[in-house]
Amino acid sequence: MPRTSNTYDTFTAIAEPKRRELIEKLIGDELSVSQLVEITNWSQPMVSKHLRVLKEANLVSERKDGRQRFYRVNASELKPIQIWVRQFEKYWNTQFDQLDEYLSELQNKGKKSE
Amino acid sequence: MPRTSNTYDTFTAIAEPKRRELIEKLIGDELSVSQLVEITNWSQPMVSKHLRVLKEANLVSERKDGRQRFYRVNASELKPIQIWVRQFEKYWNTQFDQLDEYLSELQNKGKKSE
DNA sequence: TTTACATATTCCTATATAGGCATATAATGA
DNA sequence: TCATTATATGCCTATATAGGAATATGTAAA
Repeated sequence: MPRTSNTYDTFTAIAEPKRRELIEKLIGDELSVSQLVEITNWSQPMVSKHLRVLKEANLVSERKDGRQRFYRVNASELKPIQIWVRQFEKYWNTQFDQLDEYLSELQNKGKKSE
Repeated sequence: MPRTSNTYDTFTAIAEPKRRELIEKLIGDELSVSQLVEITNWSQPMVSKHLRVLKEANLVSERKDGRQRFYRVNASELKPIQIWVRQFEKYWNTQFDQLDEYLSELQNKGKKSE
């Protein structure tokens, strides 16, 4: 984002849908760049660039083997997100919140794209 | 982000630290814009603009009362984030991950800013 | 030492957007 | 009606960054 931080934190890193997709592909697996290229059907530089951002945020780790590089998720780096969100858990079943959801549901009927 | 989505989704909305801060201030409370201005010490337009983004993402709701507008969090809108993160829970206490954390800790010693 | 393969990086452009400042809108009170 | 208060919006600029194309780097094989 403009005029703000210069380096990728966890929240920013996972804000990009393609990066979340990459992370999902890497759940429980260790995959090479070319495997990810094949799975995602994106260009190789695109995969590499997003992996780099994830690496900067320490969300993935790299293992070199010959000319290949294998990536895997550092799942625990997602803890801060869960901890942050957890603060709100106790509020999301209150009547206030329910009413709220209901109202916004009405207002946004058929508006959401994905 | 450039060349991507045009509208704020939940992940993008909370990627901005100031917006997370606003959300935190609103935990369990309903606050007016001017109250938030006082608490945060930001400019009034800045508060309003961030609130607008949060509202677009349906993360906050507005209640008008006279010339004041009171905002509060729609906590349940954070559920998708928790659901997404939860996928990784089972991996973040594995030996793999521990080792990983340890290694990256070494590499990033004293590097993180906040 | 060439050649081929795997991956990263650089250069470019378009665009989103945070922040500052000024101003508009809206509601209340005199 | 006019002033005041509360909030939102518009305009502007600087900057981050996603994506594409081309190229560099690094490694293995011939």
